[in-house]
Amino acid sequence: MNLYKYVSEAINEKLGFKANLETPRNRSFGDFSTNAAMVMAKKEGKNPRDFAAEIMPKLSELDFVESASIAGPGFINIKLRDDFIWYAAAKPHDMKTQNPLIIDMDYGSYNVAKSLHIGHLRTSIVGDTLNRIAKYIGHKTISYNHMGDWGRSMGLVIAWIKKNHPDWPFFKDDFNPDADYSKYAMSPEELDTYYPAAVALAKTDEKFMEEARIITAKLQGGHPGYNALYNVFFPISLKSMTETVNKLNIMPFDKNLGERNAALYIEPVEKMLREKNLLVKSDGAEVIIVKKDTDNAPMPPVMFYNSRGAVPYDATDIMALYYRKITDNPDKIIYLTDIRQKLHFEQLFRVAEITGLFPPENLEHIGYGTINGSDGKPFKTRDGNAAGLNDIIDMINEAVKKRVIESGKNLPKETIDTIALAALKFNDLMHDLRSDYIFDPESVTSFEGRTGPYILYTAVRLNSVLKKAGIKKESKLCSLSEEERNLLIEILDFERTVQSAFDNRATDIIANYAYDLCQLINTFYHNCPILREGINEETKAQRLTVTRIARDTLATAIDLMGLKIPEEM
RNA sequence: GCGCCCUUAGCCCAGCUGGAUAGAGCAUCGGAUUUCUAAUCCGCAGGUCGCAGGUUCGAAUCCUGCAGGGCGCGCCA
Repeated sequence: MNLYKYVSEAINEKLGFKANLETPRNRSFGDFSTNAAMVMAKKEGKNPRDFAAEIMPKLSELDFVESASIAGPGFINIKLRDDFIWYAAAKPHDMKTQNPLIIDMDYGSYNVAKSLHIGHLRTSIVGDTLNRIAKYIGHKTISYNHMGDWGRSMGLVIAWIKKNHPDWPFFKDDFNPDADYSKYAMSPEELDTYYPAAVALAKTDEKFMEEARIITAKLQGGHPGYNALYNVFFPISLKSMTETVNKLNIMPFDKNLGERNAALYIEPVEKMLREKNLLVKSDGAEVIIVKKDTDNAPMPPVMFYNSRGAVPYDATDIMALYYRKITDNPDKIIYLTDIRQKLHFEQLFRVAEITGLFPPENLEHIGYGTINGSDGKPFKTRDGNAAGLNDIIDMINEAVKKRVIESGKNLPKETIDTIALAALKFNDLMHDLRSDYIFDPESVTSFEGRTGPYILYTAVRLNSVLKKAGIKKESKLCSLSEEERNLLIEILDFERTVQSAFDNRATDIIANYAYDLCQLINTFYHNCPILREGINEETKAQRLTVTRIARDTLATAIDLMGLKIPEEM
């Protein structure tokens, strides 16, 4: 049950006007409070405390209210009945929306022939969690790994291979497109080295850079040799991406379709733009003007063809919109990328509007902040390179392993992997995704306090108690201790929290909720023993029921974050 | 130059409904375990919420200005 919503609606109905319901920071004031008296008294020119005294008896009549009282300048504090809390908490969570939407979710955005680095962490983890939340609420989502598989980086990789293997058939005039070229496949590790090497060379060698530009345009234009070579290394890269997705325990993408797929729709999109007279020649390129008279910020045009005839990402993103329109026809498209792409999406959404593809309210860009090192600059490894995702995962695995050995425990490898992943993912999810945050390897691998392992540990302990206790019938209410009461009320805030996380597109809301919930659980666990000697059967049964309810809610939250609960830890 | 974002405890962050005494974690100090799993719990200490005005019964939260930091502004994605 969404307790807040339930209480709020009941109070509004009773009073006949909309009261603002709050949860007081200080629990001793009550379970809820409302400033309705202060707001209404002002409107009607009355004294707030007098007005509060007038409406308070009405609130006391509500069947879930234990007591109501007036405090401070005119707050009305409400305490709920224990039996109501008990009854409400026993119901399983159910928050399927009445209006399910089709939502395209664009996150991940991995690049072909470029291994994943720390920059892909947030888009993957946060995107996956937002996707899970949307599904949990009942929306139909279609997740896209919109791959960087058709731009300049492809031209650079091919140019690099050409430079090192000029004798390969892909570069010959008499290239035979029907032959089998699988023997040219390279290892994923080797493929990973091409792009950085090519970029380094292009920085100093303008001729090489120009060749890469030309190759990019030719690749896009259908050059048989370049396309055959592309088809040699693309599957290698896709396989690596899939392995990383599995390693991160994020749901498989519904569609691994990127720029290349979008570019298949160049003809209808170009036709649409020309019919509307939107393509304008400018410095040898063709662009779409999206500036409005009301703009007071810089608003450059959107590039459709660059001066070499290649389609940059501005264009492929328009085509991707077209593809999604004619296939999914979604109610909403949510893009999750680095915040530095904000302007690009503003431009893209303007094109969507003037072409009539999608109205602006159906398009949404969530820009996430940068993961920085302790120096405040983007996180790098000790050798000064951008940290690879696999390296980071390995580093945390090592720390967990060390920790396990120190504590004298003996845990299987899968459990260590699970704990390490929780440390990494929770650390990412708990931060406001729109802000930069500092990635401190020390604190990510410390496992105490506000961490993923703490969350898992709490769940493992609950499971352990429930397992030892065996299957018990659900109990009746005797009387709630303060610990149980606080815990159950937090559990009754779960649905509101999930809804808020979705509405605000904010994973930290669910992560911080999970942490708060764990704190209450651990306090309960510590102060309310169950299987110890001297606990009477009724108390034991009640505490077991609380434990079971808490475990179910926590397990759901853990699942929404894409974490797994180990058997033991 | 133009535009957007950020500034809360020694460190790292919550505070996404404008409410009552601003909260966690880490680090420091002290206490609780032959564990229903101590990766836990309890406590001490730590703050002019960047600065200055304004709106309001009430401001960390809204508005204005200033300072410091970050980011963006056509042929990379």
